[in-house]
Amino acid sequence: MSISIKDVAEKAGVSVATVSRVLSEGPVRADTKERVHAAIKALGYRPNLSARRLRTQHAQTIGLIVSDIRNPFFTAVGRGVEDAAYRAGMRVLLCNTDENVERERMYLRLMQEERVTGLILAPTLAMLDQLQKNPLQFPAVLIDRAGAGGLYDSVVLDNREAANTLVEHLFEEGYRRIGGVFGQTSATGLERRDGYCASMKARGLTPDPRLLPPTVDAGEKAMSEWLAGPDAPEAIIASNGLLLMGVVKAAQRLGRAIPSDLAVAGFDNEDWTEVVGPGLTVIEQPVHDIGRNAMSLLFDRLQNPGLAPRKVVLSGRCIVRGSTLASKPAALAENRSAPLTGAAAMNP
Amino acid sequence: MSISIKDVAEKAGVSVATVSRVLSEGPVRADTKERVHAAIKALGYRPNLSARRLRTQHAQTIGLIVSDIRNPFFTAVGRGVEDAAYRAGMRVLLCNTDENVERERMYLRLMQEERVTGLILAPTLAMLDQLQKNPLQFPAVLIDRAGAGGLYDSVVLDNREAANTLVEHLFEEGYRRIGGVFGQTSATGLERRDGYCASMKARGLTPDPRLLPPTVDAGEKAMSEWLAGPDAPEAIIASNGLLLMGVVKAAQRLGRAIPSDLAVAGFDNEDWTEVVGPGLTVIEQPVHDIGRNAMSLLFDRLQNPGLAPRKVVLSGRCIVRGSTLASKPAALAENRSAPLTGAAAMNP
DNA sequence: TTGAAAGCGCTAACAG
DNA sequence: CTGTTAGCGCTTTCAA
Repeated sequence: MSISIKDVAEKAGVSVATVSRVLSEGPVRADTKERVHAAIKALGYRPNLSARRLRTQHAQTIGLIVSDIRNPFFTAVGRGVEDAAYRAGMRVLLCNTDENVERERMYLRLMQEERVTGLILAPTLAMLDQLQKNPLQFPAVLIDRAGAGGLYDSVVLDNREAANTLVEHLFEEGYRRIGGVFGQTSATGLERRDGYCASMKARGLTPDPRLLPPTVDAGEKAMSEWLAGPDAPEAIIASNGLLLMGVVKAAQRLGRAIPSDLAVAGFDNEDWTEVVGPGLTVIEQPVHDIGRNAMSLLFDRLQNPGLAPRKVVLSGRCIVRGSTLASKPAALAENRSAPLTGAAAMNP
Repeated sequence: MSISIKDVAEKAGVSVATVSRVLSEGPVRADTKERVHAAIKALGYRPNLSARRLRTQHAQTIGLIVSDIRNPFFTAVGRGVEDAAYRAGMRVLLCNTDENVERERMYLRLMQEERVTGLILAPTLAMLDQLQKNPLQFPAVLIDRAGAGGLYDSVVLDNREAANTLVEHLFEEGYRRIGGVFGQTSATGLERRDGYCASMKARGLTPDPRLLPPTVDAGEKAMSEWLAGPDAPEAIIASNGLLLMGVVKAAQRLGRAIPSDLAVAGFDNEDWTEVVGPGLTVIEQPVHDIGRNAMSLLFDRLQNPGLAPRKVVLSGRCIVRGSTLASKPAALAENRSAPLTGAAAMNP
């Protein structure tokens, strides 16, 4: 049993109501306030949030459910959400589903039981479907993976356009047999695949997309087999940081040089993409904006529940590095201070 | 106002106590139970956790405070903690302090207010000090950074020994001017520095340690200046993954080849350390064991609060890769399927 | 400016 | 097996 407001009231010789008023900065005479503060300090009192939430019916809590916290994209978004939440006096309940629908369902139930004020969610494909059929009981904003669904507010990247940018770039560099590996558990993966396929066809090329579990291992395994086979591509697009890492590992394992044997481009401008080999060409997402936008959509809805669902579509930025520059002088590489030197520097 | 146990009771034609018993799998007649379940389903009832926690005085919550969730070490530990917690029917409150003592203090206060069952904590140096003076009100296990303190249970790496292993390895490879960059905000950083210094002196070498904020940028900046100056080392040890990344970036920026111009070794076997350049030599931490051990120490203490504090010291594993193998044939590299091919493959 | 008292949703005696 | 009831710690009328 821990120290309660009652103990403080006793010690200060006032009623619990007065202590409560002191805590909430209500109208209390200065000397009374002082006595109460003294008692609080002496006893080391801390309010019990469960009791407060029960009484006020206000959890002051934002739920954040992401698929994989190892993905720097989600750590950045999470940080943005957390900052905005704390500025508004709310706490954040962060949950990690690992792309597992069972865990996702469990966490959604938890959010319900915590009576969260609002939810920010990057759903799996399967969950996205369920969300349309069984709408959530509280305000929610979908991030990264919204699909077509118009039921919820959402903040997403223009995935089709970003995939098209990558294909276009590779095409201009002279690549034709361009393959792609895409995460199979998210709407985002599918959208990037669709954008890739459309862009390939528009250029008279044959798309060769592969849907995979979004993990390093799955990417490495699939690419190893692909590269060893007869239909090995000369360039590859990976739909997220984990698959991109898998592609690089597979290329190394099979002794394929990047970009001369295999050009590589992908999504997510993670730190390591800059230092590996000649640097990897990637689409950088406006992670900070995504988190910030998600929170403002959420707060808007909390203030005005009747609002029609809004979808915010942001654009990625293509950062060209050496991994896609086989045919041109390295000097053309943008956003890279010393592309060739950097690459050469890594060699014994 | 949401659906409560009272609504369910009404709908099912029973008392709230009976509903409560159904929820906790208490003794209830089969047909009554069925009626209650039907009512729960029909109403979409979900128990209110705040109320339950208030009543039972049992938060069923483990707090987890880490310094930086971007650090794969902490994501892995976090995952281990979460798994163990859920097996025990507890939830996890994950907080990220970003090495900021203010945030750390705030979260500690939050834990208190949430009345958490127990806490797992990777404290900053400053906090570690305070924890000795003002002991926490609830069971806590320190991970990664325990210092000397004997007040709490802890799970740590043998940091001195690990640093020594790295120095020894570099020494055997023929390096003599070995520098080191260490995180200044954690006991762990300091211990690794001490281990490094001791090991250098034992070999008659002059240690040259630099304490830095544990970030990529700080590492890159410090190393850039260091490498450009007259006292540039021929080998460098980085005390964590972020500083290691900074070192690699600085080397690239200045056109220093790894390992011929600069040998590099560090801590944390992150995915990217395997694919960058010739591969980086690192100390791999038993991340899974750390999380698991922390949770069992915590559960032990919950069952038996009188226990004397225990300290579990685990050993790291040295994974040798090309970044420290200047003088020997690459074939000697362990744990690497195709070291030279892999490295060569990255070059245009 | 302060206190008394009701009640948020739930569990756990206790009684039947 | 089931219902009645008290009370967890807090906020918030309503009176004084």
